[in-house]
Amino acid sequence: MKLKNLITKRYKETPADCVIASQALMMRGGYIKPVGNGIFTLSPITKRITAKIEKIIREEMDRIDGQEVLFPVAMPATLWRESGRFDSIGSELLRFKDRSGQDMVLGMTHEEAATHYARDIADSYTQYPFMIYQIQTKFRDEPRCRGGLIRVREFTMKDAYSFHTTQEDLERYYQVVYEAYNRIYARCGVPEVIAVASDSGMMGGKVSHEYMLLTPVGEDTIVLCRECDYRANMEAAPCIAHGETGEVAPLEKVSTPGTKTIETLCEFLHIQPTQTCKAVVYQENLTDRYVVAFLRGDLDINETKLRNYLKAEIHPAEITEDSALSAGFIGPRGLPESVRVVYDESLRGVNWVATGANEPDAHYVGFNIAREMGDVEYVDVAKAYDGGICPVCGKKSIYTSRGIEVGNIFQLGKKYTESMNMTYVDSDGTLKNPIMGCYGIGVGRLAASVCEAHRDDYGPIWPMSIAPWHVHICSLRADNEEVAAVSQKLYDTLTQSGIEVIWDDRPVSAGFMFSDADLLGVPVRVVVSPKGLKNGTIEISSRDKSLQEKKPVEEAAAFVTAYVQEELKKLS
RNA sequence: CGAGGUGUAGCGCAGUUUGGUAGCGCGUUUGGUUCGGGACCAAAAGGUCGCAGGUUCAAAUCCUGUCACCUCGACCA
Repeated sequence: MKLKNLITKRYKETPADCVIASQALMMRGGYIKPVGNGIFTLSPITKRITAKIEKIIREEMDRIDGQEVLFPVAMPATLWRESGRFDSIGSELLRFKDRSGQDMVLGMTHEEAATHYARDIADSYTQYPFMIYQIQTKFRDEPRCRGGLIRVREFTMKDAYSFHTTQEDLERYYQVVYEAYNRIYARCGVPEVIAVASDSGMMGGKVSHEYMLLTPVGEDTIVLCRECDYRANMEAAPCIAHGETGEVAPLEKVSTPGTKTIETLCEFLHIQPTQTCKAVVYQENLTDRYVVAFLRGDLDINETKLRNYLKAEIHPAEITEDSALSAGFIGPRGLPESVRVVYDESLRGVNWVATGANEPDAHYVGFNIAREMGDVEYVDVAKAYDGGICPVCGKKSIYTSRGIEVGNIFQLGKKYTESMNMTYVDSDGTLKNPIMGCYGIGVGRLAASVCEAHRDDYGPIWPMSIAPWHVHICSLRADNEEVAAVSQKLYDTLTQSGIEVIWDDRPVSAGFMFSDADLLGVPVRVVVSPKGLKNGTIEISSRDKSLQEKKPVEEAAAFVTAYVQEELKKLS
């Protein structure tokens, strides 16, 4: 199409509120328009980009046997009460009442809807496994939006849900999705996106990964190891531990349900996050239970005292303010009503669980320290830091980076199928709850992240696979008859070859035209000008400057077509 | 939720201290001259100064309240 017909506008000046480069470029280029806090209209340019991202996602989801569905955006609260999340989730979940006074919610994720749909259908083990997915609007009433499309309240998301009869099958499929995700990011032109172990937070479940685009403007801190492939979200890597002797207890799992960030933990313990605190782990005599205590670094306490404070089950009556404080059980919420310290076999780690007086639900404040079973050990616990010890390989090779989360995958387990009573008849005739996995990708955030990763001072540099157009024709002096004729022919030829072309034939100065082209970020630029035509040539360059050629007029179309197809092939 | 900041034309801003005609640049419209990195000249359109109340002869400006937005935290698939 002609650029003059494109109903967007480009701006020389950056809006005052912009905080990161991609946001500034997307505002200046007319990609997005804010409507409210964290709510945006996507322009035709952005819609073309996200449509291509969605197409890639669809192809990859279909390739791993996903079946596309469409869940409702607005749902009755009854559905969310079944899973318990109507009450357990905070105000990110937008609740409202319909005309008859019934509680409703806007979908922020669709485990309930997926389970609701599947539970009446998949009643035999023969129907498993299967995966259903959708690409749809989500609404989360985020307390703080940021960075244009990076963090918003309303957004488009691909969310997928798989159902399995065994944990092994879930783990097998989890790996399949893991690889599909890597293909999706590679095809969108950001192969640098990496998967990191993450905290599963409110989703429940045990194993999860986040796909991170490493960039200084990211919202998450990622912990990585130079020596091995250990990498995790800081939230899931609170227990980078080293013993007083310098020995390290390997951390085989770094994620656990209800894990809190080290900051939260430290806040709970009244210590500074940078201050080392001491965790003491021991096995009770003749039992298989392990006990862990987190101690403030300035506390001096011996094991006998500790055993008095901590028993596998501590009853409220046994807790005095002194003992709780010493043991780190007392926090902003006051004395807990009960504290249980448990060794979780499946995690090979230790959790302690406190139920607070002011908390309606169990309040998890522990984290696991995976370690060899056996002797009493003392380990220091600190926030992961540059130069710290890697919990996997044990070398002092930890470094951190910031990252934008562009996707995530979870092994959910039976949280939803149990609470929502989804069952199937197994081969032995018994009734069982299926095991779930869920997998998300934020489409708009991915588009913005690609912009953040691939740009220069003048605009985005869109990868060919998701670029709004493949080729941008700049007709300098379109009032020149020959320029007009050659441009028209080139446009027609390319378009007929299936190339998507944006054609700028406006009577504006060259600089103005090039600046607009830079902001549109189309990967191939073709300049038709009187100067070039005098020599019988057309200029062809790539947005990233790796290609800069002059081609005879009659060869230009074929050259451009071949180049575009070559680039598309690289990203297919 | 805590701390700080900002609301004046589509965008960027000045004007508020010390109350007195609503301003500038970009953009937009029209005409003309230009033409390879955001050209120039001339003319024009566009504003309940976030909203409400108050003080005053007079409020963008002072007072009170309120709303919205932004930044940093807290929080968060």
